[in-house]
Amino acid sequence: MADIDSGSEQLVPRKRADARRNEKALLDAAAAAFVTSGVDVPVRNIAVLAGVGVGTIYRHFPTRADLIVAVYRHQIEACAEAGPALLADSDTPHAALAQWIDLFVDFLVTKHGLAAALQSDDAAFQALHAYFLDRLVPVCDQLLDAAVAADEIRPDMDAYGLLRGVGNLCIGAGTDPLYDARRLVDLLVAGLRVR
Amino acid sequence: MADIDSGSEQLVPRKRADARRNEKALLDAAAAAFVTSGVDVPVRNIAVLAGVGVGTIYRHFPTRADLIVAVYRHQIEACAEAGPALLADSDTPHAALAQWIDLFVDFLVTKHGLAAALQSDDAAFQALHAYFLDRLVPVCDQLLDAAVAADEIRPDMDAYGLLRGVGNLCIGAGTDPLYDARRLVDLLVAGLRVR
DNA sequence: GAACGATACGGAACCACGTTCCGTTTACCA
DNA sequence: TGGTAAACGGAACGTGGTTCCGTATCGTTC
Repeated sequence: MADIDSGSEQLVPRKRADARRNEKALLDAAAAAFVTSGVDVPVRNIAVLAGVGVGTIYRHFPTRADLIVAVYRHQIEACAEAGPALLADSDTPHAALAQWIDLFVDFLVTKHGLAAALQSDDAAFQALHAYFLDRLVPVCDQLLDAAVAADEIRPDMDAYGLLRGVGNLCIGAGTDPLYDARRLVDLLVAGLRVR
Repeated sequence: MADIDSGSEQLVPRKRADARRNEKALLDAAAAAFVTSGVDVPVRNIAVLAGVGVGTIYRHFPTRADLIVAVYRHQIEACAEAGPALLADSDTPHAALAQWIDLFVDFLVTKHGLAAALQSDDAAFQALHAYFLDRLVPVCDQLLDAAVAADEIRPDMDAYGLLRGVGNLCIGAGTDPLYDARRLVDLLVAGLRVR
């Protein structure tokens, strides 16, 4: 639970005070910029907002993905941890799956441009892709397995494909009021049910 | 059916021979470049391939969307025209809808980057967006209506949302062999059914 | 508290790409 | 065959990502 290097670790040499200060400033600035301009906001804007040079951004966060992951890490962790909890609390595994996917959708649709970044094949986003998958695919897998075991859904859906599909459906959800990503995701999840 | 200005129209003054030659060269070059590098291929590459200057591209096709539409117009038209035909030939309206959506997916997944461009909110792609919607939403609407009338699907799905959803699901289908867009689209269409 | 080495900083510079603009060339017509 | 409108080419500009290195700052040691 303790973050690496946040307390008084001695194995990893402590970072300089200005470096820690700048990292914090960058995270705050990026979080704010992502809200107002989306995760595609120009690097220079974040630098100005944080009061640092662009070089400092690249030193702390070599790719845009690293910065995005750092900003949203807590929320992604929370989403991942909610999976087992929902499974324990819900009436049926399928209900838990549906609720968990709702959480995921809630997260994505409120982060302007994040869903698109998640699916981008741009090398700058590879780490983002990897982090999401590493963290969420196992959780989704667990929920799917439980629902399959309860004979609620068809057994031929993989967690990776489902998550990518849901992520894809969330693209553009924040900008186009006529596009209801949530409804489509519900339809998709409904399509999973055995009939 | 006759293209504007393709034959010997007299109302619109005939374009110069070099202009027509270059437009043809550009269409061919763009089609080839789209296949090898996706619809995001740099404008300069297309210009080199066509043996023209970049200015010539912008003169003929002011936005990238115009070029993409010009390249794929025939296929989009064919897809649109297939809708009523399928409705007439299929056993049930839902079958026709599923087959038509399959056609649409076939088209999208084979055009590297097109699905992503379709959903992009970049101004350069607005005309693309508009053309697809203008041409395909009415067709999809007709298929949906027929299926609703036959009590095969729930009545609360709009053609616009469905098409955007299907388009979204096709993003990245060409690059990631682990991602099966077709299966997800099938699931979505299955989710439409009344139960 | 001064001096020194390591660490980190800033932002100019470079590259890639979209887009514009204008001097030059070319096609068409009289 | 000359004149003119149409079209061309590509240099130039704006934007944004990324790198690099001279400079500033931190933390430690004496």
